[in-house]
This record gives sequence, structure tokens and C-alpha cells, in this order.
Amino acid sequence: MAKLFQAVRGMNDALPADTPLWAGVEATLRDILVSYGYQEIRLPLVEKTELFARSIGTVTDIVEKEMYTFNDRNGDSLALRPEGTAGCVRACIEQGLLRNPMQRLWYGGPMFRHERPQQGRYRQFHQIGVEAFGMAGPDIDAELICMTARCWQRLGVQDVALELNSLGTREARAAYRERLVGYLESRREDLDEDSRRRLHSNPLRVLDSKHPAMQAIIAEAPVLLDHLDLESRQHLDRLQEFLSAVGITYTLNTRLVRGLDYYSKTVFEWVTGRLGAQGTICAGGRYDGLVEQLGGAEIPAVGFAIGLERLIALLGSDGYTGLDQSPQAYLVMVGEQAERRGLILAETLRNAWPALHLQFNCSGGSFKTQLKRADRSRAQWALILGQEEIDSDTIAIKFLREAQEQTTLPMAALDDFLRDHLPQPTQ
RNA sequence: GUGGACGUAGCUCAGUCGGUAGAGCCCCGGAUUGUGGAUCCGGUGGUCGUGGGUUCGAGCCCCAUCGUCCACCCCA
Repeated sequence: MAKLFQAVRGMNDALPADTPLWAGVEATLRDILVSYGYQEIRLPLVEKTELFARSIGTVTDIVEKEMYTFNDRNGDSLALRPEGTAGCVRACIEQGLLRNPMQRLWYGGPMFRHERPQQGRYRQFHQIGVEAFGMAGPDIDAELICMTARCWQRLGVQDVALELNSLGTREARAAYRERLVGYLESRREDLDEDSRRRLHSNPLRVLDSKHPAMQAIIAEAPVLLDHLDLESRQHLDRLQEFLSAVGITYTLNTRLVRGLDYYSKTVFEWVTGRLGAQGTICAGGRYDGLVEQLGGAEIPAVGFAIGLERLIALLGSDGYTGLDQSPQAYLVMVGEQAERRGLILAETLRNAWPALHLQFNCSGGSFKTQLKRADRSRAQWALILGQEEIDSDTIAIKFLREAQEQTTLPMAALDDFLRDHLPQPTQ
């Protein structure tokens, strides 16, 4: 099939069959974040390229070859955001939000990375991210992890596990890094091509290598946790105590290093084995130096991001149906008089019942056709307005989803029916 | 950026030895009057991804190209 236009590679449509999943997940996550006292912040999709280079790290693949960059008309180099933290930190500094000693923020939306698409990885993908500023202790790390655990619990996410590690302070990490490079240099002959390349650009990531031949070398490598500074060690111990106290199980994964330069101390990931090679549905960590690095004060921070495509794929395979947005009622009209009165009735009902989801039959059609449309709209009831109903000032209600006899009500009784049958507002 | 697999109807796929295309689902219509879903009947819909080549003849063989998927790299 020759197609005139196709979507850009790696940028997908979410069709009506999928949007209830998206709406359900977004609503649930949002409710939980808000219930923990986090405030929404909305950020641009585009920032100066330099912002990402300075925060994510110039030698990371994201900045080196995965960013969508372009020149603005005035010559500025701009980029579609590849992640959310940098823009959030920029906004907080620029707008003075960090004059408040503590900030709990969340945001959501599309991110862009020019990678080869595969399962769970797309060029436009969606995250919900959380950032907490001004809190240096492990208690906020624990709060964030509790919050994510609650998200999985409420959504019914199956088969995810928490992995935890500490990268130490910037200084401890630098010292460890030298020790690791030394070790890897001594085994240089045994390294595969990728690892050799990373040896100097990003040596910690060698620990993450999936190459089978590398596993023995990695197993003998110096362990980051053994070289933590005292402060980071205590931070991690305390975090582990918090997690145990609330019954959150995890595994310490000393190879968990995260790709972005700005992390320090706590890093964590929620992973599943059910999404192929891209099994991380949520990842985060502490980035105590970033605010200062971007020109702000010395303010500690910690955050995480949830990959919505991955989360939704996992939920969808477990039969999660999300937020049902189909109408409750479908208005069927037969005859000229009914058609004339139908629109008035529909708008009157909408005035009186703002929560009512009512679909109005358009383009006529036989009675049978209209009922067929009512059925396919997934409405609960067909409201039937025909000549008989007009003559007797009544309306018929046919139940489309339950074994209940069709009834005819006086038009004046329709409000009572809706009062009894519409779902109560939850608040 | 690298590798492998695969491109036939909106979707999932069949298509024999090379003889110019089929099924199921979906959608639309019908099966006595104003009653959806189940069943039955009928219908719409395809330059076989695209462009070349071989051949009397190509969905099928060859080349190129584009695309999709999966994996590597990287990462949510």
C-alpha cells in the first residue's frame, strides 16, 4: 500500500482503542502524586541545546547523537527535550522557585530521542517525572520510592522489582572511577569493542554491559559500594532502613549506574522481565550537584521518571482497561417531530447534568440503525424519542448492557432516573 | 550507527511447480411495521511497500530502495 504520508519513524499515534489506558494511567498517577503534596509544573518541549549538554553530560550518547537539535531563526541552537529534569531545574532557578527551601514538583509529556526504535523505545516517548528540591536526607528518597510503589499497587502492575544502588558523592565516584579504569586497563585485552570505547568516555557503564564475554571481567571488578564515602554509606543504610520499615523489598544492584552524568548517591530502577530488552518502567536518583552546576544555589535534589509507553504495555498485557470514557446514554430519535425536539432535549439534559455523557444521534438512519449505533457507542442506555413518546410526553429507556426491561417514563421523570443511575461524583 | 527477520484488504493472515489474488475479523446493507448484540445472506475494500531486472508470463525468482519489528549500542 503506497501511502502518501507516514508518521515520522518512532513517533506513534495513540488511537481511541488505546487512549482509555493512557487516560487511566495518567489520572491514577496524577492523583497519587498530588496526594503526596506534589505540584504540577508545565515546561517547554524545547530548550537551548547547551542546557542539556551541561546537565546530562557532553559525552553521553543522548547528547552526542540522540538529540533533535536545530537552529532557531536567530541562530540559537535549540533541542527537543530528551528528558525532563534539565528543563525543570532551569525553570526552578530562573523563576526563583528554589527561594522556597523545599519544592515537590511533577510534570508529564513527550520526550524526544533519535534512537533506533524497538520494543519499549520510541523517538517520541512519554514520561511522568517528579523532582524534589532542597531535601538532602534519605527520607525524601524513601518517600519517592514509596510513591512509585503505591502507583504500581494502585494500578495493579505485576512483575516489577526494585533495584537500588548508590553512586556516592561526586568525589567518591571520581575516586572509584579511577580505580575502575585502572582495573579495566589491566584487562584491556579482554574487553569487547563497546567496553573499550566506554573505558574513558563513561567507564561506569562498562559494568552494565550485556556482552557475555564481559560478565567474568565485571564480576571481578572493584565494587562501587565498597568504595563509598562515609556520608553516602550512611545515606544508603538509612534509606534501606526506611524501605524495610514500610515493607518495600528491593535488591542492591552494584552494577546499576544510570546513564546520566548528574546522578550522585541514591539511584534506583523499577524493572520487569516482561518487556523484552527495555524493561525499566521507572528510574531515578539523587542529583545533588546539578542545581549548582546550572547556576543555582547549592541545593540537593532527587527525582525519577516513569516511562508511560512501557508502563502501559505492561498493564495492557495484564488486561488493564483503563478509564472507560464511553457515553452513558445515546439519544435515538425517530420521526420529524422527534428529531426537532431531540437537540433541545439533549442540550437541556447537558445543562442539568454536567457529568452526563450523552451521545446524540446524527445523520438520521432507521430506528434499527440508530440502535446499532447506540450499541457500538458502548452506551449504557438508549434514550428513545419517537412519535409515540412525543405524543405522550414520555421517553423510553432501553438498557443495552444489563438484563433489564425497557421502560417508558414521563419526560418529567427523566431527571429522577438520571439522579438514580448516574455515578456519584467521587469528591 | 550496527545486525537479523519481515512487508499481500482497515486488522490477522493464506496464496501450491512462476500462469495477473483469497479467508476470517472489522465496516456497510438486508432477513414484515419502532428495537442493538447471536445466526444467516449480500456488499464495499488490494498498482501484492516502491522502482528496476529475468521471463511469453512475476505476489512468488534477482537487484536496489523505502518501511516495520526485534536485538546490539543507549536508555524511560
